[in-house]
Amino acid sequence: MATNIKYSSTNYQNLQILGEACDVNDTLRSIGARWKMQVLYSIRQGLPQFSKIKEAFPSVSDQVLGKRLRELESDGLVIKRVLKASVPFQSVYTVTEKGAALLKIMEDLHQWEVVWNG
Amino acid sequence: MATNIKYSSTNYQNLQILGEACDVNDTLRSIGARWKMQVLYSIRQGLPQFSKIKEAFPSVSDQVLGKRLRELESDGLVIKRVLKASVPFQSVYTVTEKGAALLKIMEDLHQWEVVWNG
DNA sequence: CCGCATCCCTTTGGATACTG
DNA sequence: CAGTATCCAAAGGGATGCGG
Repeated sequence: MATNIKYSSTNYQNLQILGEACDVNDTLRSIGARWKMQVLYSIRQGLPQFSKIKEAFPSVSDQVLGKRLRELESDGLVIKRVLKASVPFQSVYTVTEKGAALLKIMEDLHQWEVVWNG
Repeated sequence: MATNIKYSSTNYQNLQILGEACDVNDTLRSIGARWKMQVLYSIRQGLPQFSKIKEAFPSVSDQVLGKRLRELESDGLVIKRVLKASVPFQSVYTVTEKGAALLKIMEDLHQWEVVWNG
């Protein structure tokens, strides 16, 4: 898990690494895509199907939801399994360890909001 | 500090809070704006002036840098002080506690990248 | 030195309609 | 049921030029 990573004695070195890499911005822009973390969260919470997620977020369009699911899969945050190849079939998404670790950080971010933005 | 928040016995409740609030997306979109976290980071690392930040990131335009600094200020992540009212004058930015707490989460996110994306 | 105004190009994401 | 294709409107951000 990411939270088990050993830090140096101070945060300074990590900030240096952060500054050198400068790749958090790319990640932020990726996971900041509309509905993306909500979709990841809802899969985690037991809504593993396209239609179930749509129920949870009625205002997301089919197209965008499909795009987010494809992104989440190619990011390695979820795994997609097709249960039946016939019509109508069923797809089921499950959150990976990587995805769960990211959701943990999203919890931290949410707590940061609660603390600092009320 | 955000990390001192008491969690319930399981993460489930926090995920529920996260799901109910669904506001991480807004935050992600805000802090995911181009250059924004890099600028916050560089202020923290001792580049508190407009021109110094420009040196660190030559490819950012004046307009966007100015916009990011205004956003960071209105978000409460930095504080701006004008040292001289005459021409030419000098502005100095400093990171707030709120901003520092956010940078801590950015470190976690960076570590997540290192662990899961190599 | 520290920005803002304007213009314009690129990206994002919603609406509608259609398939295996 | 689970998507894809196409079109289009809105927002983001770079280039250039100007102001206190």
